[in-house]
Amino acid sequence: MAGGVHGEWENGQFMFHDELSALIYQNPAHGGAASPEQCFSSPLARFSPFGSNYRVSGDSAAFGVENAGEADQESDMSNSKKPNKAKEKGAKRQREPRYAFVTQSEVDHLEDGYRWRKYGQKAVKNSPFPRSYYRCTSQKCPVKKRVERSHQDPTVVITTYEGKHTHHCPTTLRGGAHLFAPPLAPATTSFLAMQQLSQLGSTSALLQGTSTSPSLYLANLPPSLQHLQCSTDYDLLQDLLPNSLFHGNIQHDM
DNA sequence: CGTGTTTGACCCGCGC
DNA sequence: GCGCGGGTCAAACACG
Repeated sequence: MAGGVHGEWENGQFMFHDELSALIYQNPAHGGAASPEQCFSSPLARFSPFGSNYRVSGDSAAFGVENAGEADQESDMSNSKKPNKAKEKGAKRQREPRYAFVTQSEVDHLEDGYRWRKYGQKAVKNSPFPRSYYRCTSQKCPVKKRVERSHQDPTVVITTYEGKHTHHCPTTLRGGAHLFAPPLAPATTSFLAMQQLSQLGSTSALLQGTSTSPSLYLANLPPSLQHLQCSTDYDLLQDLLPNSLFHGNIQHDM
């Protein structure tokens, strides 16, 4: 099944079966740990958008991308569930690449700058926590996300995004989230995000990797950076990270 | 009244 | 073919 996590533990590391582009971060404002060590036993997850494996060192974090490499247009996502049965014979339902985010938070549904409408909730097998299904409320935006709580670590929320937003972050937000005020193009958003990253100082934003296999660690991000989830594609990650960061190993003091 | 949530039913893919 | 589980629909409901 298209379960949540594709991978398996191997010699103390979680080996993902699929390609991955993922951010891992925690949200102190919602009860996140003060240090990465508090977030996961070993929070440094290596992510390799171009590679085939995704590893999380340690024994508590295991999350990745699903169905990557099978990217498809959102063609039938909006009308995939018509009452009239299967459409084309043999036409498999194809999905957008999915990007999993791991957040240590007490709240399930985290603000990310977009507006979401919940359209379903299901019990998860082998987990006491249900999985919620959200859809972007913007018209013609195919993005969906699933939110579930890790049964291994109930303090951890797994948010899986599917698809790309076809619009900018809305300006009006629920719940008084800490977000950038004006409507932002993705590039601008990313730039401002990076500005905030660079201003973090004592908080940590650890970026590692090479030009061919970058790794990104984000920890202790303020709530205002939750919208980093707006940029989940590798292109946007590149956009997000200045060349100086993207092509070298830069580590903000943790 | 508009928007969002809840929830049971239904659809679909997959493994046996 | 059947059952299971994930994913979605849509009516009812809640709320500002």
